[in-house]
Amino acid sequence: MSDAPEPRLVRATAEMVAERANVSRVAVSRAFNPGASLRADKRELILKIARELNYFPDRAARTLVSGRSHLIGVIVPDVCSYWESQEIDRLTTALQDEGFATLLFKTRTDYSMDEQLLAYMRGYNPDSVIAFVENVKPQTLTRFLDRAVPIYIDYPHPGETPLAEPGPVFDRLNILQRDGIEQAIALLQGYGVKRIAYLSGKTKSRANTARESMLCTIMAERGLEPPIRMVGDFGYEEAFQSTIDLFKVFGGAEAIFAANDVSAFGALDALRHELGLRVPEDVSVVGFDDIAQAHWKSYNLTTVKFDLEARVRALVRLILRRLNEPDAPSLEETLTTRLVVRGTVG
Amino acid sequence: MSDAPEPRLVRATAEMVAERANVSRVAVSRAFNPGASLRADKRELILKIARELNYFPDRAARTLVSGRSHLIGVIVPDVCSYWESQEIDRLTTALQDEGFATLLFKTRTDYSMDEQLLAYMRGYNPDSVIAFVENVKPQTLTRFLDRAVPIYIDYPHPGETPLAEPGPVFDRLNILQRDGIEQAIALLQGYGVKRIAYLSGKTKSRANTARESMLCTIMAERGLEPPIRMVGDFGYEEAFQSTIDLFKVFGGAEAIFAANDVSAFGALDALRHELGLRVPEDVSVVGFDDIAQAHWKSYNLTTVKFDLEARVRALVRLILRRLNEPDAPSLEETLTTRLVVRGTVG
DNA sequence: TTGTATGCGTTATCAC
DNA sequence: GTGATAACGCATACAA
Repeated sequence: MSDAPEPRLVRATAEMVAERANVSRVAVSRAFNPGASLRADKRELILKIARELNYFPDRAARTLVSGRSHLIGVIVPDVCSYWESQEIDRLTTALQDEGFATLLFKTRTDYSMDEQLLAYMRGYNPDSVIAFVENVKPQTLTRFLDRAVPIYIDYPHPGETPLAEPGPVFDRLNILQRDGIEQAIALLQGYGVKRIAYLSGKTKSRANTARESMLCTIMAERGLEPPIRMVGDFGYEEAFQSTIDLFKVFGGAEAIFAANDVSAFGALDALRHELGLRVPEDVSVVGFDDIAQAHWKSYNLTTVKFDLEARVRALVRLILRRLNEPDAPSLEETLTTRLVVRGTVG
Repeated sequence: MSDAPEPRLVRATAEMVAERANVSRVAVSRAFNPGASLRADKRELILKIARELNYFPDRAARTLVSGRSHLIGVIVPDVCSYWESQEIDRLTTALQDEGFATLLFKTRTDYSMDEQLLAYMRGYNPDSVIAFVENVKPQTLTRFLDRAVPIYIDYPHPGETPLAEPGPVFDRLNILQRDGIEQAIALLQGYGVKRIAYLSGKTKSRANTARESMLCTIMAERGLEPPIRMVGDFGYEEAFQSTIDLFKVFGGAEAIFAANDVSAFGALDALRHELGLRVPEDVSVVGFDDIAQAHWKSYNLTTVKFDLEARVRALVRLILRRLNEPDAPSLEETLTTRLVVRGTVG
């Protein structure tokens, strides 16, 4: 019986596996590359010995020679923002299943995608980069990426000129916001609501501007006055204060359409706990995103939903297609939105 | 004027920089390694040319030869769990400032830290690994890591034998839960509360068992009956249901001590919206973590706080110390907790 | 199907 | 302080 601490495992190399299996180093390499041709029994033997020796091909060496890092860069301004954390969660799982890992980078909170960060990130050789920060120009990304093609999340608005053509190639995930927003407005109209306020997100964010302009378009189409504009930044606190201002200073509204769910929560809490108003009897509230808290009993929020799983699948599809055809022209995927009706409109 | 799309940047290598600067390849390498000796003006020239050529040392090559990947593996069961997303957020920022990047891995939701994941992760050569999954044995981690030394988050309980000595070296972040829990119980007692329920987290989680046993110890010390045990899993839904059961089937309680804030929210919503009880007039509620939502008006939760910033600093300190002395014996950092008093006890 | 030779871009080791 | 040379661990082209 030995009570000496088990020694740290030495790093097994392909060479050591080859020796034990009586094959060449190259055979080991092939055993780990499903595409390579190798006799089945030989591959099996090699993999068995590899397991025994706790051998796993070194990604760094592999990256160096193949130009593929199997790293997907994900740039976010705020991981704890619930919507983003959900997306990161699902995305990481999906990528892991495909043999990739998520490499996380944080931008400063002022949403400035500084060049220092990009240069820094680039050193890791990500195979692809997804920027959740929706107001960074894809050109900026492209400048710093040599192999990788960035994925840009856009909210196209019919009539607007599409961004940045011609120019460097980048792939695109289009989110069509019309359906969900239109359904929400129709529902509000169905309950006789006329005076609607838009609780804004960060003003420079493309998600926000796209959301607002689509809202205005649809309200005009349906014969409504333009929405009252409330300042906001996608956060709870600002929404809370802004809602109080709306009712104490600016005459209130019959409904608040928030730029995201978290803002909607802030508005709800201000209405109920600070202004003594009832939701939905006195004021209706609609959110955007359908994050998990939206169905908690305290909120039970009616909200415009992105299908997260579909979104992640689309992202993964874009990544895989681009990896297969590095020189293909711009790829696109398109998703829609829809309204989830709960208890804050009525 | 040329309207041809700007060509994709070619990848600059150290060699190209060296050529332009009339120095050797090695000098370029030295220019990027602050420790290396190089004439100041020479270094400056090299860095200037590097910027012009958009050159940045390739991490893969660097990793291969230096054995340092500048990648920190972070393993989580659930990114969207709010506490964890906050920690990932802060940690990523802190690591970025030190020249590291966060490599994210997800375990399956059953908390099983399967060997497949570890082998997979190991291939990326992380310089360090932080496992937030608190019930994975550090030995398991160590088995798959050759260079990296894992960091294990523990909740030591006086009287318990410390885990896993002797054995492979791993570093440790100790969270002392006593202070915060004791303050919470004292506060409840101050309001005359006697019948207390513990809303459990995932039963196998070390965070949960440590929390529960500490709670029992302190309640016994202070002359209270052992807490009523409610099933839970750190989640909202389960807490909601469990609270209803407590009052409809098991006779209720004067206070609920939840294993984390999200459970506490579930309990609060059940009490107020399903059972028609008032908080804190009829029932008091205490949480654990102090996540951002805890001070939202709908909840305004009294909760036991971890200092997140301190925790992240401690983790980064552990990582840097270990990197400086790879063969040092086990390192430790210790943190405490305290009660944040808001509106759910009284 | 298999093995040999070569190269990926960098840092470490040694000279000078 | 500086430069030549040798690794680092693997995948690929090519020849067998």
